[in-house]
Amino acid sequence: MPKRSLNPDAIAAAALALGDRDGQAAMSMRRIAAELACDPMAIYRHFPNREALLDAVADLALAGVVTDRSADVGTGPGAAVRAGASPGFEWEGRLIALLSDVREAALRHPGIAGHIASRPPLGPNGLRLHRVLTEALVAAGLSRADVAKATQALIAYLAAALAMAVRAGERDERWHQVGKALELEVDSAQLPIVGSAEQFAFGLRLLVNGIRVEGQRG
Amino acid sequence: MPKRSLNPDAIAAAALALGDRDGQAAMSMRRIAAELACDPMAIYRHFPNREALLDAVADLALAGVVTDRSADVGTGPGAAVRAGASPGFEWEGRLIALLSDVREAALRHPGIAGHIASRPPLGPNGLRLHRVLTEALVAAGLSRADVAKATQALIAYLAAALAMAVRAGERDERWHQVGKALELEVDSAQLPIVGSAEQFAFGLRLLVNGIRVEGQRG
DNA sequence: ACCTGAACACCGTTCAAGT
DNA sequence: ACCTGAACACCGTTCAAGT
Repeated sequence: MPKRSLNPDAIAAAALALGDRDGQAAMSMRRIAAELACDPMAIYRHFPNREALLDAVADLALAGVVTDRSADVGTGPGAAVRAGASPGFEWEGRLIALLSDVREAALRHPGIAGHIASRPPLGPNGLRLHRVLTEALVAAGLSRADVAKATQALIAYLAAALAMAVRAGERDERWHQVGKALELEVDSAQLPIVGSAEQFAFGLRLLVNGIRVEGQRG
Repeated sequence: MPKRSLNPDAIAAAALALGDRDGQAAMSMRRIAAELACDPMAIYRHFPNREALLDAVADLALAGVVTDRSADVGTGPGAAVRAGASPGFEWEGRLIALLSDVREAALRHPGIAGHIASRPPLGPNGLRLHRVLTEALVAAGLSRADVAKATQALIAYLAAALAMAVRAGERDERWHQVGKALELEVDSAQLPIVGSAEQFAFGLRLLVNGIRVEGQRG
C-alpha cells in the first residue's frame, strides 16, 4: 500500500533495519523487497544494482558519527582518548576517535558492517568523514601525496577489521587452532579477541605511530 | 576418465588454474567441477564445503613464497629492501620482504587473491609464513601478547590491500570521484593507484614504523 | 510511459535413489 | 558402502508483456 513511499532513502532504511535484525545473509534484493512488501524489480528503479544499494546502506549506517569539532571533549566513545592527547599531537586523538567511532557505528549494524569502508566513500556521510580524516592527516604533517596514501591505508585497515569483527566467533576458533599448530606457548586467554576493540586499537596505534614518524620526517 | 585422480590437491590445483584464467567469478563449485570434468558433488567428498576448498586454494597460491633465510640476500622481490636494512633492524627488512612477497604471490592468482589472508592461516604454507612473521615481530622487541596483536593487524592490512588490488580498476575511478567531491586540489596523476605496490608499501611502512616505536617502548 | 512478474542463468548444498 | 544427479531453496538481473 505505500506506493509513493518507495524512494532511495526508504529502501536503504528498510535494508539497514533488515540487516540489523537478520544479519549479512539477509541483504539480498529479494529479501529487502520482501521487507518493503514490493517487487524485487521495484528497487531497480531507484538503484542501478545491488552494490549501489549496499553503498547507500553503508553510508546511512554512518549517519550517527559526529564530526562536529565542539563535540571533541564530550563524553561519547573516544572522549577519553581525545582528552588525553598531548597538545602538539591533537590530530592523533582526533584520528583515533574518528576511526573508533566509525568502527562502533558500523558494528551497531552487523548486516552492513562488512561492506563499510570496503569501497571509496562517495555517500554524504562517507565524504564528511573522509574530509575529517584528511584534515587530521594534514595536521600530522604529511605531504598531500602521503595524506592520500595514508588515508587509503587507514581505510583498508578499518575495512579488514570490520570484516573480521563480523565473522568473529568463527574466526576466534580458527586463530586458536593456528596457535596450537605453531606450538606457541600462549594460552587461549592471552590471545586477543579477533575483531575486538582492543585488537582494533592496537593496530590503529601502530598506524598512528607510523604516521607520526612520517610527519616528523617530512 | 581420471576417476582415482580426484583428490584434494588435484581439486585445489584445478581451481587455482581456473581462477588464474577466468578470475574470482569463476570460483564456484559448479565451474570447478566442470574444470575437473566431474560432478559438483564429487568435490564434497574431499572438502566439507566451498570455503574449505577456497582455503586450500589460497594456501596453494602461497606455495612459491620462499622463507628460507639463506635466500634473504638473493635477487628476488624484496632483495633490495633486505640488503638496505640497517643491522639492528634486520627484522624490518624481513617483515617487509615477507609481506611484499606474499602480496606478489597472491596477485599472480587473481581468482583467489581476494580470499588470501582473509581467514586465519591453517594450511601448511600459511602456517609457515605465519611462523616467519612471528619471528620477525619477536625480533622487533614486542611482547608475546603484542606479537599476536601486531600479526593480526598486519594480516588485516594485507587482506584489505589484496581485496582492493583485485577490484583495482573499478575502484580507481571511484577514488577519483572522491577527490573531485571534496574539491581537493590534487590532479589525478598524483593520486596513488589503489592496490598498487607503492600504495601497499606506504601502509606497510606506517605499520613497521609503528611496530618499531612499540618495540623500543617495551 | 510506467510498472510488473515471469524467466534466465546461475548459486551451494541436501538427500533420495541408484549401483 | 560408495557414488551420482535430481531437487531444494535460493541468487542478481533481463526483458517481454501488461496497464
